[in-house]
Amino acid sequence: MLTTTALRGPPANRLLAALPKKEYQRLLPKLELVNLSFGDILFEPEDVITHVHFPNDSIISLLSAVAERSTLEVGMVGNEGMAGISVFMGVDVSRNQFLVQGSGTAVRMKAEALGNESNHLGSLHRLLHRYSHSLMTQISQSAACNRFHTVDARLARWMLMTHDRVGADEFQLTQEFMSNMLGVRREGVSKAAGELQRKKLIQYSRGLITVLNRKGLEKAACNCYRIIKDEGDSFLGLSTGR
Amino acid sequence: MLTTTALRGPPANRLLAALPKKEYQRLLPKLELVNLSFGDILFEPEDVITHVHFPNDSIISLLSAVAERSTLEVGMVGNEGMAGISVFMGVDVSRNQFLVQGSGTAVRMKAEALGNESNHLGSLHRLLHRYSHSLMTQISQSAACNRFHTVDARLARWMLMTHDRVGADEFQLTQEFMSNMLGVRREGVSKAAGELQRKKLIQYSRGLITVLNRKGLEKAACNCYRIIKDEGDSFLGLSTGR
DNA sequence: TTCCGTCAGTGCGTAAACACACAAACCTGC
DNA sequence: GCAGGTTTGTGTGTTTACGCACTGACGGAA
Repeated sequence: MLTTTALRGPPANRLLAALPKKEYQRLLPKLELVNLSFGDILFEPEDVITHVHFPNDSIISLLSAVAERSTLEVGMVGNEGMAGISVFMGVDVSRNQFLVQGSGTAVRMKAEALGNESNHLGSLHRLLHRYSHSLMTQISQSAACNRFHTVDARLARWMLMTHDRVGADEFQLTQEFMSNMLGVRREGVSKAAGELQRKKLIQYSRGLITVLNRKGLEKAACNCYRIIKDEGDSFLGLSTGR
Repeated sequence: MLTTTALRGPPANRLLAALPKKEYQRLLPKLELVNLSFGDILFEPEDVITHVHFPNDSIISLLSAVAERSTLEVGMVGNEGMAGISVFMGVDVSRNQFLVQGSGTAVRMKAEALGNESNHLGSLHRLLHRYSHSLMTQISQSAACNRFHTVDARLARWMLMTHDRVGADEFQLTQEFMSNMLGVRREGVSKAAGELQRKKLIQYSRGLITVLNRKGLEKAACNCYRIIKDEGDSFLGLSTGR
């Protein structure tokens, strides 16, 4: 850790530099210069995020993992940004791995300090913050899912997500349409959907899909479904959260 | 469009329902019930988002497109959320296509009305909103990129993003490491990196990479690089934006 | 009833990336 | 300069999904 005196002068982090001078002066006492070394893991998924980091010349990668060996970078943070935006969103538990991809310095700030900045906000504002975080998690998770999982599993996941939202066992969707959602060919959906039908999990004809066996469908889907679902429920306070 | 009187009673949208009664009452005059039909496109990329939508039993898909024929759903919004979170983040231009994936009703609100909610915020808060949006765009774009583009193009994109952040032409990164970032095998990186070296765009040995031809590298990368880069720059007001 | 457009199933060749195995090149420390 | 670990290149066979072409099945409109 370096001395705080090194923070005099204009900030190297461009996000901090974009603040009005007064605002930056106000933050200064809360900031602390640190060295980050290649390979350092700042936080693992499910860790409590104790500090947010504003990289100077260091780089922090945000990784999503769907299995032991399968990791994917979903975001890269350099001097243009801040690692730990979820704290700002009111969620201090990490969903990603924070990996130092480039050695260098960064300015860090206690998570509480940033949290306090949002104390005076109204309910709508706070709720939208939580929702933003939930949506960002959904996007990250499906990014990894689309990268690593088969069309079959992804189709099952997608149908479950749709099923949750329509609130009925029947819904109108062609294979052509689903192929655009999953980013695969129509023929690929035909094959995957045929398989789900063969297993009696769903039944469909000319764009009308009926969910026959919800539990079975959940088994056919990757557990990305559950991760996304839990996130979406917990932000509304419907589940115990984590 | 339906009459506003239909809005009496508790909101069907769970996000709105999670608000304290008083807060919801305050918003009520700004809300308007609308019917959404399957296939409706609420906004295209680059459109100005005029309204945010809180689905009741309708579903709105957020799509990212990397080419005419290649679309990918990056987010699904049902009664648990709101479509148009970027407005809340202070960006009223859409980066995605908003497609109605399930017919039904939704409550909508003028974008300005939501924007006004954030008028009193401090600089740091506003800036972090903008950054959140930028990061979300980065995640969405790389999700689509990872789905559709070859390892070669993605490796070039990733190296450019790293190059931008280290501020030097040399950086230390093994193929093993990069394979974890891109979510591919180490051998795949070996092949792709070998190709870039053959073209004299980069030069590397035992983890030390040197960028030889930045322009050429940009050509080898998919234009996802430019999209992400522009987004990251514009939120800091460094570019003219769009 | 017939026609036509939409929706779904299938087969064949190709391409990209995977898994595994192994070898070569290189670096560090003894 | 030798040993052992790390980094990189390459080869073979397999898997997954793509691209294209075509057929069949169904349903609403004339």
